[in-house]
Amino acid sequence: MPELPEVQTVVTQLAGRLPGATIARVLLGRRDIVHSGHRLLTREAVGAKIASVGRVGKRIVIQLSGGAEIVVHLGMSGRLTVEPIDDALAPHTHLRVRFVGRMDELRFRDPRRFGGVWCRGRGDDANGNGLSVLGPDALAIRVPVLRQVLSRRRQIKAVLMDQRMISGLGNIYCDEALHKAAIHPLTPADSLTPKQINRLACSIRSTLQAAIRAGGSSLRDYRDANGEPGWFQVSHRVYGREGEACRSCGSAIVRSQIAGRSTHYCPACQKEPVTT
DNA sequence: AGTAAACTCCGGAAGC
DNA sequence: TGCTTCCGGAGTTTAC
Repeated sequence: MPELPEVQTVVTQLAGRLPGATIARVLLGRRDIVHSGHRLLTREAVGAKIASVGRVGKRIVIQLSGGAEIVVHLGMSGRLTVEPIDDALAPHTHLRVRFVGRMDELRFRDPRRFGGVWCRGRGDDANGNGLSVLGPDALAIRVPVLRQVLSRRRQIKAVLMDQRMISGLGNIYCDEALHKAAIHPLTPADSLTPKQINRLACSIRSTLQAAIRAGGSSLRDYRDANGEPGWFQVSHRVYGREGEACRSCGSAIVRSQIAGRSTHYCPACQKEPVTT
C-alpha cells in the first residue's frame, strides 16, 4: 500500500524518465478513474511536453508545458509505471500515456480503484483537482505549522490522518510517528505540550525520511526474498506488531480501532490521556 | 460548530 | 476447491 515514502520513490523514478517527453496519445480504459478534466487529459494534453514530476502529500503531480497538470492519487492499490508499449498490460490498467518517438509508455493501474486522476489547465480553479484541500506536507512539517494544525480538540490520530490538516501521513507512519514521539493516539490534539509538539514534528519527518531512504533500495530494483520492495521491510516500531515486544520497553504492542483505523501503540510508552 | 462514527467504493488476501 | 470475511484512503452522510 503506497504511503508517502513509496509515492516519493515513484516520483523520483518518474522524474528521471518523463520530463522532456511529448504526449502523443492518452488511452483511457475506464472513464471513471478520471475525476476531473477528462477532455483536457485525453485531447488537449496531446502535444504538451512533460515539464516536471513532483509530489504533494500522497499525490503525484505531473506538470505539463503550458501550465496544465495531471494529478494522480494511488489510493490503496495504485501503481504508476513506465513500461515498454509491447509489454503485456497488467489487469486493471486504466490509463496509458504514450510519447512521441518513444517505445515506452506511462501506465496507471489500480485494481481497487481507490485512487484516481485529476487534470486541470492553467488558470483552472484549484477545486476538484485533488490538491485544493490538502494541508501542509508531512515530510516538511515544522513546529509552528504543526502547532497551528493541532489547535483543535480532536484525537491526535484523527488529525494526523486527515489530509486537509496535514498531508502525506497514512495509517502506518501515523502510528510509527506517534510511538516515536511517545504520544497516545487518543490524546486530544490541543492538549499536547510544547515539548510533545516538538517531538512529534521531529518524529514525523524522521520516520518518513528513514522510510524514503529505505525505499531508495527499491529504486535499484531491490527485492527481498519475498519480493517485497525495500521500504516495506524497514523494521516498524508498532505497525503490524500486535502482541510483540515494544522495541523501547518490551511491553506488548496493542492494536485497537481508533479514528476508524486499525491502530498500533505501546500502552507503556504512550500513556493514555486522562479521560474527562 | 465541531467532532465522531458509520457507510461507501473495490478486489486481494486470509481464513474456514 | 470455493466460500466468507476482513481490510483500507478518503469522500459522504448521519448522529451526537
